[in-house]
Amino acid sequence: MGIRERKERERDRRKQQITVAAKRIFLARGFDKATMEDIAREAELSAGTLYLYFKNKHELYASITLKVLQFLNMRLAHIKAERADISPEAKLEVLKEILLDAYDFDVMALINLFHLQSREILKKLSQEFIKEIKEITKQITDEIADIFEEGIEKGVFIKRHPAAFAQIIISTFSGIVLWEEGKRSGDDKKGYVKPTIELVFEILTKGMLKEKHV
Amino acid sequence: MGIRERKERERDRRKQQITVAAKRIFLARGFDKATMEDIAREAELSAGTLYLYFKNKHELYASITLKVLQFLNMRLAHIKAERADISPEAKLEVLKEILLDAYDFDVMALINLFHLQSREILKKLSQEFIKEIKEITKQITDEIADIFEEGIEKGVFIKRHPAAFAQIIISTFSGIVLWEEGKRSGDDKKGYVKPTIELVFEILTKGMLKEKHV
Amino acid sequence: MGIRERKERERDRRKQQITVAAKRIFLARGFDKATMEDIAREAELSAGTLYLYFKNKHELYASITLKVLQFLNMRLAHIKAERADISPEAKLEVLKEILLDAYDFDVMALINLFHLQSREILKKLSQEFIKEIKEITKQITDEIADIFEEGIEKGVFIKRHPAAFAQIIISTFSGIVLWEEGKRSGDDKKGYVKPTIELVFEILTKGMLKEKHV
Amino acid sequence: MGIRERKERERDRRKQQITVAAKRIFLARGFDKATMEDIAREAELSAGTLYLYFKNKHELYASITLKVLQFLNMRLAHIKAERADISPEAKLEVLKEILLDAYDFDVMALINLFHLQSREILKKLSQEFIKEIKEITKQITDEIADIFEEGIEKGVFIKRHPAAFAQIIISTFSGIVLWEEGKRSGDDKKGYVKPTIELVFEILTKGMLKEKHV
DNA sequence: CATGAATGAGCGTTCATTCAT
DNA sequence: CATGAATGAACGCTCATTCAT
Repeated sequence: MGIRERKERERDRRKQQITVAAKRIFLARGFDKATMEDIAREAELSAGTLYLYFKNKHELYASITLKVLQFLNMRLAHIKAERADISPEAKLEVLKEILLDAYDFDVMALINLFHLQSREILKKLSQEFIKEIKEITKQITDEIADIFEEGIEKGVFIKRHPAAFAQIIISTFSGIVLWEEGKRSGDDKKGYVKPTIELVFEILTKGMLKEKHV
Repeated sequence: MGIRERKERERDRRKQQITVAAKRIFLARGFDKATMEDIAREAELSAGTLYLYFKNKHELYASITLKVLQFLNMRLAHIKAERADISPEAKLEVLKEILLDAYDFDVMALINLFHLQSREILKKLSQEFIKEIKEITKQITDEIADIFEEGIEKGVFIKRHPAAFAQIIISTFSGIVLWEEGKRSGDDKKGYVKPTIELVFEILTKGMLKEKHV
Repeated sequence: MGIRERKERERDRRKQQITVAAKRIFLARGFDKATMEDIAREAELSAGTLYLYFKNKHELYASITLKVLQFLNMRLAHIKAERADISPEAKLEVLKEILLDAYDFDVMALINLFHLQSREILKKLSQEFIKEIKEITKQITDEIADIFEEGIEKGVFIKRHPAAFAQIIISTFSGIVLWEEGKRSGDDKKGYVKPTIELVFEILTKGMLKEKHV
Repeated sequence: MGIRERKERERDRRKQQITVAAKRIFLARGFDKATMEDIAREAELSAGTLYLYFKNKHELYASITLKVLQFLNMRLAHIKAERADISPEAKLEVLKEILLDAYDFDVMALINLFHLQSREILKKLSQEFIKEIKEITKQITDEIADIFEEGIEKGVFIKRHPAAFAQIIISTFSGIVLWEEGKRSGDDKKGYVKPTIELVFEILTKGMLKEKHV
C-alpha cells in the first residue's frame, strides 16, 4: 500500500469519526442547536479540525444524509439486480425491510431528508454536493416507483401514478419516524417506531392491492 | 361600539397582521432561521413592536400553531356532536376533509405540530400556553382514535389499537405535507398536496377495512 | 385665585404624584432597573405623561434628590437662625436628628446623593438643574462645616479641618444607610438603621471632643 | 515548565488583562452603564472573547469583588494568627492599614461590595460563586467583630454589640470611599481618601474607647 | 392635557469560522 | 496535521422617548 493510499485511508477514518459524532449530536439537538464545538467534543477533536474535513457545518450535515441515500440506493439497486423475479408484493415487503434497516442505520439522516430540500440550506453547499444529492434522490424515488409500475402492469396494484405511490411510501415513513422521534426521547424510541411502521405497511399494501388480490 | 371595544378590536387586527407575516416567514425559513426582524419587516412594523403583542419569539410561534389546533378540535367536536350517526367510513371521509381544510387554513402550523412537542421549545412558553396546547393535542388525538374505536367495535375496521390508527393518520398526513412543502416552493404547492392526500386516504381506508367490507 | 394659579397648582400636584411614585420604584429597583413604565403604573398615569412634567428619566430622578437636599438645607438654615446659641455638641445632636428626619423623608434620595455626582448623569441634566444641585450641596456641607468650625474655635472639638468633619458626617451616614438598604429588604429596614446611626453619632461625637470635654 | 502549565499561565494572564480593563470601566461607569464592548475595547479584545474567560457580565463583575474579599480575608486571618498578642487598639490600627491596602488594591470592588448583596445580581451568578462570596463575607465581618469583642472583654472599648462595631467600620469606610470616588475623577483621588480615612479611624477609635483609656 | 402604540438604538450573548502556532 | 484562541456578525429582547390621536 502506497503512502498516498495510507494517507487517504487515514483521512477517511477521521471523517468517519467525525460523522459518527455529528450524527449523535444532530439527532439529539437538531441542526441549529447542535454546535460545532459539541460535535468536536463528541468526536474527541477540536472544533477547528472539523473544518479540515468538511467545508462547513452544512456540508458536514449533508454528507451524513448523503450516506443514507447511498445506502438506500445501493440496497434498492440490489433488489432490481438480484431479485427481479419476485412478486411486486414481495418487493414491497423487501422495501419495508430496507427502510427499517435505513432507520437503524441512521435515524437522524432519515428525519432530515426533508430539510435538505430547502433552498436555504442547498445554497450553502458546494455544487458537486448538490448535484450528487439530487441525482441519488431521483434514483431512489425512481427505483421505488419502478416497483409499483411493475405491480400495476401486472394488475396487482390499483392503477395510479407510480410516482405518487413512491412518494406516499417515503413521506409516510418519514412522517411516522419524525413524529415518534418528536414525542419520545432516549432509548425507547425504536421499540415504538417499528410496530407502527409494520402496521402502516400492512395497511398500505392491502389498500394498494386490486380487489381480487386482497 | 364602545371605545374599549374598538381598542380591543384594533389590537386583534394588529395581532392578526403580525400572525400573518410570521406564518409566511416561519414557513419560508423555519423557526430558527426566521428572525424577528424578518417578521417585523414583513408585517411592516419594527421588531420592538412585535413584543407589544407577543411575549417572545416562541410564544408568537406557538400562538400560530395553537390556532390550527383549535380549528381542528372544533371541527372534530362538531362531527361527534352533529354527525354521530354516520358510518365510520363516512367519518373517515369527513376527517380527511377537515385535515385538508386545516391545511388550507394554515400550512405552516400543521408542519410544526411536531416541533411543539419538543421540551426545549415548551420550556420557553408560558404555563397557560403549554397547558392549553397539551390539552388540545390530547383532545384531537382522542377524537380521532374514537372514530376508529367505533369502527373496530362495529366490525368495520381491522382489529388494531385505535390510538395507533390515529397516529398513522396524523403522522402520514404531516409527513406528506412536510415533504411536499420541502420539495416545492412558491404557489404551486397546494395543487400537488391535495391529490396525494386523497390517494393516501383512499389507500389507508381500504387497507383498514375488514375483508368483507372491501 | 386666577386661572393661571389654579393651573400651576394642578401641575404641581401632578408632579408630586409622579415624584412619590418614582421614589418608591427607584428605591425598590434602583435607577437602571426602574422603568418609566413602572413609575407610570405606580403613579396611575401613562408613561408618555411623565414626559409632560419631567424632561427625561434622569431629571425626574434628580428632582427627587433635589427635594431632600432642599429639606436638609432648610432645616440646617433653621438651626443657624433660631438656635445659634446652643452648644456645638447640642448642635451635633440636632444635626443627627435632622439627618434621621431626612432619612424618614426620603431614603432613596439620600442613598443616591452619591450617584448625582457622576459626570455621566450630570451630562444628561439641564444646566439650571446642575447649578441648583451644586449650589445646594455646597450650602449643606458649609452649614455642617460651620458647626464644627464653631466647635473648634470654642475649644470643644479637636483641631482638624472643619470640612473634613462635615464630610465624615455625611459619608458615614450615607455609608450606613446604603449598607443597610443593601442588606435588608422590605419593611424591617428602618428599625435597624436608626440604632446604628445613634451609635455612630455617639462614637463620633465622643471621638471628636477634646480630652477635657470627654 | 510543561506545556500545560504555560497554557494555564497564559490563560491567567488573559483573565488578568480582562479584569484590569473591567475594573477601570466598571469604576468609571458603574455596572449597568459599562458595556461588554467597552470592557473588551479597553482590554484590546473583542467582546466575544470575554465570554471565553468569564461566564457572563455578572460573573466578571463578581470575580473582581471576590478578589478583594479574599485579599481582606487573608490579611485579617494573618492578624489573628500571627499577631494575636497585640492590644485591641493596635489591632484597630492594623485593620485600618489593611483596609487602606485593600483600597489601593482595588477601589472599584470595595465600592461595590454593596451591590453584591443584591438578590437580583446574585441570581445570575453560579452557585459556587454565591456560596464563596457569602462565606468570605461572613468570615470578614466575623473577624472584625472578634477584634471588638476582645476589646470589650478586656474593658478597652465601650460595651456595645461587637457586630455593630464591625458594621460601622465597614460601612463608614465604604461610605467615605464611595463619596470621594463620586466627587472626584481621574488620578487625584487617592490623595484625598487616605487622610480622611486616617481621621475617621482616629475619631472612631477615640470614640470607642472607655473613658479611662482615652 | 393625556394616552399608549410605535419606534429604534443599544445591549448581552452565542457560535460558525479563521488562522497563528 | 491539529489546535483552540480569537473574532465578528447576528440575534432576541428591552426600554426611554416620541407623537398622532
